[in-house]
Amino acid sequence: MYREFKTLNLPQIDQEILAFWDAQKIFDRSVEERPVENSYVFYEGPPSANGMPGIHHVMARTIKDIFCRYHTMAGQRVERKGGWDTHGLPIELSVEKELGITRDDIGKTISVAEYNRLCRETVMRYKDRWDDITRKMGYWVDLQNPYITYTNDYIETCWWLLKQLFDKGLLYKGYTIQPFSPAAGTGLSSHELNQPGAYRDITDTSAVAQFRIKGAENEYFLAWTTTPWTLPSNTALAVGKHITYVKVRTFNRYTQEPITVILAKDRMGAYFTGQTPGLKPEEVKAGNKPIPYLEIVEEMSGASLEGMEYEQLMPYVQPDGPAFRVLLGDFVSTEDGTGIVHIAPTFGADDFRVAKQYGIAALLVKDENGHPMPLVDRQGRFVKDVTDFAGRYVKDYGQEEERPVDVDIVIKLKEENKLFLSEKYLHPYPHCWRTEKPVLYYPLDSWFIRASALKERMFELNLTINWKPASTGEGRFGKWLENLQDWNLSRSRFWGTPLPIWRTKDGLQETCIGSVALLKEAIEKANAVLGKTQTVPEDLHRPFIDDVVLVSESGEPMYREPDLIDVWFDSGAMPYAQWHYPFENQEKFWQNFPADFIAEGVDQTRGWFYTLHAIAVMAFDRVSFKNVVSNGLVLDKNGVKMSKRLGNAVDPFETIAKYGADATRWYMISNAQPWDNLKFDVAGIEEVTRRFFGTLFNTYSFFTLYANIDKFRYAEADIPVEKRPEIDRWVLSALNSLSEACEGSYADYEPTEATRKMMYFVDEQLSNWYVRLSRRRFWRGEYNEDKISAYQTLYECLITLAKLMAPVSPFFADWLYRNLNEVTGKEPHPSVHLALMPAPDASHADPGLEQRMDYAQRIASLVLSLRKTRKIRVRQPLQKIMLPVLDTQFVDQVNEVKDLILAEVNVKVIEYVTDTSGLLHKRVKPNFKTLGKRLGKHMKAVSDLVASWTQADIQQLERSGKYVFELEGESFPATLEDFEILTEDIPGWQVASDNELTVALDVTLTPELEAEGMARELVNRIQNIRKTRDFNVTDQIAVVLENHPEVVPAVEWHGGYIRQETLAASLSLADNVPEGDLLELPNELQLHIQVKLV
RNA sequence: AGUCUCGUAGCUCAGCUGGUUAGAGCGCUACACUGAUAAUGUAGAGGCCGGCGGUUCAAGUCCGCCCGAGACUACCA
Repeated sequence: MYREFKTLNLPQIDQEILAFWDAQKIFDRSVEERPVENSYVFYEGPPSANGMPGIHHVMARTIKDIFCRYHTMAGQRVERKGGWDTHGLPIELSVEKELGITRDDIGKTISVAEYNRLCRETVMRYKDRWDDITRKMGYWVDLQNPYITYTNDYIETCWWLLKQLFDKGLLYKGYTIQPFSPAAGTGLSSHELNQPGAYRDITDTSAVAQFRIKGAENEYFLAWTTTPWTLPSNTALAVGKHITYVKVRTFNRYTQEPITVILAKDRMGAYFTGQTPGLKPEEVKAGNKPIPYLEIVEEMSGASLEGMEYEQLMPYVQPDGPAFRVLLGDFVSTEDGTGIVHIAPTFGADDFRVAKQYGIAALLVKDENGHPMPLVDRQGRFVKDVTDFAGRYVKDYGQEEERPVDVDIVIKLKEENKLFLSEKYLHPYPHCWRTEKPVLYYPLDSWFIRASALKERMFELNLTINWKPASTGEGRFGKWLENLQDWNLSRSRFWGTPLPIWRTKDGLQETCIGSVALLKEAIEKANAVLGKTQTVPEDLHRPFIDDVVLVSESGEPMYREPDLIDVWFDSGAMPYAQWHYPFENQEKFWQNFPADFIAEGVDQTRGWFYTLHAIAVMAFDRVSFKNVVSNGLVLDKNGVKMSKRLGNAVDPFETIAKYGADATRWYMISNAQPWDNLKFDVAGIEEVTRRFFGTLFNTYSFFTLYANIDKFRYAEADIPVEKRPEIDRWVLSALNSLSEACEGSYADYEPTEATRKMMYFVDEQLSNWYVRLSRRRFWRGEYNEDKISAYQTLYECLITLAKLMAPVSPFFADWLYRNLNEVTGKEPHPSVHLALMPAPDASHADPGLEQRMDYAQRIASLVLSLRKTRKIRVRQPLQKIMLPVLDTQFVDQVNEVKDLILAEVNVKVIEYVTDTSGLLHKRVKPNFKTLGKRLGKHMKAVSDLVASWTQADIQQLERSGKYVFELEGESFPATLEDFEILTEDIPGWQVASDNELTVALDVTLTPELEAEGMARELVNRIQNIRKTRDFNVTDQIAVVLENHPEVVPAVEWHGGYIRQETLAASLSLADNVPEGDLLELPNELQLHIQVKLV
């Protein structure tokens, strides 16, 4: 017996199947039963178990799961080693938050060892929840042997990779400008800067300063800044190569002194009103915003300004090298400011870069230890060398002062005739999310990977990667690679992979340690030379690794560079480190490199996708993945990003518990392409449940209801397809087309297409056509070949669907598969996930059949529509329909499906109309596609002409099969191909049409037809009674019907039919039916009827 | 600010290389069906295809600009 169920309960199916998978170790088997030689490599991007899983994780993991399952079913071995991302700032921050400490406390109120111990504990905090969601959503990944980034083995591989890069000269220490929070005394990561609310609008005092040109009288460059406090650190000005500059004579608005200034021509309008010959100094006032000018003296290109020198604006500190020159910078624009950019290499990333490129010095002083430092200290205060402002904070850090230092700087410039203009300026400025104080961009020492050296190669290799969607690979990722900057590896943090570089105090000698063995060797050497007793720490993390002192070639002690490496390096190292390559598993590694497939959110484009790619290219000159799917975000149903703060985050546990994993997965995949953002709405899950799973479940229930009665166990040999009825062959053909299409979609990483095709098949083809038309074959008559054919056919549809849908909805698919296979034992596999995808069977494909069934569906639909408009119920038989013949095969095609159509629409005969004598009213349209190319601009005239043709013209065209357009002296011959001729109407008939198909319905009712209609009504009513009385499908009955002239012909002529349909042993008419039910029949006829079991 | 995606019916989405009545499902309304029935069928209402301009005989589709949403990147002075 097939299992029968009253209602569909997806969550219960989840439970049942999960228990089955566990008990039978189906996941393990699905891997082990596939040959090692034919493997499909998948890399799991490690999540951090430090946060709770969200619904977006279900999305991302569904995509991963689909293709892994698909390739398993395609016969490949798909190992999926899980992993955990365990290092990094978010973990540190959550520990700090819980302890109520800041970074400064670490090493003071809490030891680094203790702090890291807490990080290690915290990092797996939600592991249970993750394991739980992984299981419940049906994501198959190996969580028994995951890689964990904090283990010594993992760190060792990272070290080995760093050593590879180090040996290739790709690691260097540099000085860069990074976000820095003076209030918190720490550098900030871009992650922190991107916290919500980090950028806030603040009002700054902006200044346009005058930089006096060397060797000229009263000539100045104008440069704008929103940070006047950086002006004492100015050492250069940048102009745009292709920008046009002008030299303008005017007066200083504050001092009224005559000046000549240089600025971008495009920016004139922002500062000047118009030329005023004979302008007097007193006409230029401080209150004027744009001011008049005397004349434009000269025009020049930015390129011609390159190399010009100017006098230092605020000479507190002298540069140690060339400075105060004009440079070319590609970042210079004329959107605001003056088109000349003030460069302070210590406080701007662009500034730093362009200054370095030109060999321009930065302004630095020595700190108490003799180390160079910028003119602002780490607390955000001017150093003593900036005498006028020494000790003043450069931004608002809560200090009490009369005026911000920016204002005092502006005043000083004004007094010295160095200020052209000062204004308040409102702009977004980043703030430290913890202290809420402004961030400074500050020079810090960092280690870098010279990624830019390999960017062409990375770009080239990227072209070989199949990106889904392609635009992310070409656009976002490609562009990123084109403009690649060096990778800042350093993190001044505690919980992470330590940088394995040791240096002498003077920094002249350094070594990179690429393995624990090398470390041991180096330690032994150092112990010998330095007389120490160090050993390799048991834990490679800080602080233990910091204690290790090595020795240089020349015998000097070397100390570890205190930085950690960027956690993204950890994740990018995962292909190697998950196997502890090259220290172990060499063969395993090479079998699993590169990945065939990875998938993550599109936000990982410059995260994990990049680090994987970069490390593989730099260390191996290879790609690390061949196919990548980057999915979009999961938004709430209003398109708003989900967040805890807004309370619109969807709890995946609740969702899955309520709707089941399959409906959730199916909804997410079918609703939108994975790379489009998904507006997550549970109403969509309900719809999928009803429309797809519900329909399929109903189909299964229908099958089991009758298969159990008939004891169909698929024991009979397959009935050859060519011996099966038309409708069976049709659905098998459609099923075969579906298999092919789904396989193509899966292979092409297009899961949405696959699901939509399956939905169409289940709803439109299987349920609403095949089953609807075949119903009687299941419940009527003998267990004969036709019936067996129906069972075999429906069975094949169901089991094939189970396979096709298995990657997306693994639970329901397995449930369906097992319910079927349990009885028939046709398949050797206990689970659908161990089965192979159905091989497309060309012998099932029959395009001609699919076309004529399409005709049948559309003709039936048209007839039903006609009945509807004439209010003639379907039970009332009608005599005939007429079909205008479309082409030579049309009659043959329709005849093949004639019986289906007639049965479906309850009509006796089909007549074909082929004459062109005028019975049919036709319409003609030009074929724009074929004619447009030839006619070009005449197309419109032709369109008008054709529209004006009469029926006679159309007949003429049909008879001759050609037409010649004469247009402006040119002849354009056209054939029938160049026209679309449609039957529009058959005068005197009820006509409906759908594209090329036209149907006419004869609505004449004869007494015979009416009697037959009445007979069917009676059958229907009696069936209802049977049903309400809960009679068995096989119970015989006796029927007595109240006599009435309207029912007499029905009973007389069709009594046998009525009895047969209703299993009535007797049917009689009586003038009085005392204990009967009251029947409501057409024409408001009410009669009594008595139905009894016999 | 830059780069990239997206914008089609009330909602979620199709619309292939440009071709002339712009589609589906859901929702809504009405009717029908009642041996799959908390299903199903038929019909109806509902669209300046985000806006403007361009290319073309022809634009939802190609190009440019703008507006709106989102992501990523970013101290543009």
